Amino acid sequence: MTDTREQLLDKAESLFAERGFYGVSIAAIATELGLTKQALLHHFRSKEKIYAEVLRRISDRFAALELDDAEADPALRFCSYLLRLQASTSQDSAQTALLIRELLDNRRRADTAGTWYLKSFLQNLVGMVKAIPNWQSASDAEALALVYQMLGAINYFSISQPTLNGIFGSRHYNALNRSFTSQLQSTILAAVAARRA
Amino acid sequence: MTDTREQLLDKAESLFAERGFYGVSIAAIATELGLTKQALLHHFRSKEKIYAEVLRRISDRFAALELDDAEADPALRFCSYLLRLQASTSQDSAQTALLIRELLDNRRRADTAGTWYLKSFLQNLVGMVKAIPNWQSASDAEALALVYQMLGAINYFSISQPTLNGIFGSRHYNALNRSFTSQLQSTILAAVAARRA
DNA sequence: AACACTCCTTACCAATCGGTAAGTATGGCA
DNA sequence: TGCCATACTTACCGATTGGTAAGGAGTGTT
Repeated sequence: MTDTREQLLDKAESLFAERGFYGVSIAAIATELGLTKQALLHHFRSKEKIYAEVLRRISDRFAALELDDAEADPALRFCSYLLRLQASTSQDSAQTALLIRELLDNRRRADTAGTWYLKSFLQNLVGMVKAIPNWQSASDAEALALVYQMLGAINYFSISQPTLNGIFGSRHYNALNRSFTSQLQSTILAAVAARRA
Repeated sequence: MTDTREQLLDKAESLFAERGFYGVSIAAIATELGLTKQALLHHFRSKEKIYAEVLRRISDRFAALELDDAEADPALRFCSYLLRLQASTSQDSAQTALLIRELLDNRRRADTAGTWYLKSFLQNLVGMVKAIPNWQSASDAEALALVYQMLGAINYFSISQPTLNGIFGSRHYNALNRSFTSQLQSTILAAVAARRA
């Protein structure tokens, strides 16, 4: 059954996100589904292979986030895309956590296979920025700097959720969470508009 | 010699930042300094203890970042503080990496001891925002949302350095790095000014 | 009936994990 | 000289790590 395979990947994804690659044993993944680790090694040759497969699934999922063609204004289209990214990011926080772990780890792994999707994703966003009238004179580096700041704002907040909850309590965190999206919209539009053509 | 102790902490900090808590063995830390792991266990009772000590040192270092009293305008003071944070963050990327790992891990560890410093740090920044005229009507949550977006922009970029270098090459990365600070300044000032009083 | 394939098991492996116990070498102090 | 820390060592511990080998149960296929 390919069902077991998918279950293993789902469980592996959530555990890798929660504890990191070294914090999870293949036995832990398998036993949580009532299997032995050899069942896992039957489906995937090694721990590295299953991790790579988890990453590949996420890459695919990421690439599926399409832009909003209904929006004609390039600035609003950029903003709309980021807000939808923020929505999906806060919804699937495990995925975000895993990607940031990968960002932290791949300097050692020197694994470009895990980041190939990132380049086109970023280039896509840079293209959206440079479609905005007052950004047409910007260099790729300048546009990418803006893009990366917005991505950082979104992703950093996502992985901080449990910590902020612990620090301020759920009441204050919920208030923060409500404010975050509208403030993000304001920040994006202001940062985009700030550039002189 | 207390020198050895400090050397152990330095090495532990860089290794924990690079590989994470579970990715580093106490033997690995010690042998990199030409010692045995029992030398390490002589100075620190356990692996957890040395990790806690590493975190404590970083907290102290963080708290030492003072605000710029020379700057009278509250908005510029906020901006100046964040730009200096960005400078020190990009300088000591290992420290940033370790803090973000902690952000990812402490949901499981449920360790408030490691994040106590963060609360006063954030409150301090919220205070700086609310000192800005058109932000005086803002709630704590709204101010914190802005603060957190800027922190995210800074920290996310810091940990992405090796990945971005791998994706775009050092030439393009250096151009990005040069653009980042000025764009950050622009983003901060624009986001601050965007709010209507 | 024989074979092959998928799925999963028990049994086992060397290596490594964090940590304990006991001892040694050095140096200051009485 | 004797004594006691400090700083470190070798030797060992049980548990766990990722991974291999071999086999069993079930399901077709021929």
